[in-house]
Amino acid sequence: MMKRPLPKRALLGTAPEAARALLGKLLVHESSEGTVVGRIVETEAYDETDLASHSCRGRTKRNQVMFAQGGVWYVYRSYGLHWCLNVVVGPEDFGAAVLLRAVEPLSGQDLMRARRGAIQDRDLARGPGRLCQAFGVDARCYGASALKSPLFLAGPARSSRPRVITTPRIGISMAKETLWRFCVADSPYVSR
DNA sequence: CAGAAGATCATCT
DNA sequence: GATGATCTTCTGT
Repeated sequence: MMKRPLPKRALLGTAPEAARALLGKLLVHESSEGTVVGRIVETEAYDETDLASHSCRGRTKRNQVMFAQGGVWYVYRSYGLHWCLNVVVGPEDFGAAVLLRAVEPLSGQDLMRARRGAIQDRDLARGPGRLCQAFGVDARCYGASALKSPLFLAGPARSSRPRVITTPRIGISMAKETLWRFCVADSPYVSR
């Protein structure tokens, strides 16, 4: 499969811009266990103006990498059990990131299944916690480059311009009508 | 220092 | 639709 590196400029805009731009792109992890590839079909935008973002109250030990310039991974543990994978976006000192919520498995399904259990392709990486399990993502990825490291983003083999659906956040941010979730329309691999 | 909440998921009814 | 697993971070005293 042909893989173009993702241009860094795709990660230097706002979180909603980056979240939309990442749909249809590839997530690749090359590890000693093998290589897995997926097409990103669902993302979520966060930044420090958003009360639901980890960066909304300044830097902490956990979120410090969110304040780096776009292009590195922010990994955190969710509910004490799952890992969640984010791409840091935007300029340095502005805490913003895009959560990768679901990918369509393209390659390495056997390895994903070995990590996830014997389940159908649709469920291998549908949801942020499952995605990390299928891709072997954990705290070791924290702060690593999202463009040049074993875990990286790439352009699709064939230019794709997926139809995108955006969902406003319910609750707090709805007042300012922030766009929140982005997914590829009609993909059976979105988390819901 | 105690307590609550949380960018989730699998399992059960 | 409800519940429990499990742990880091933040808040209040």
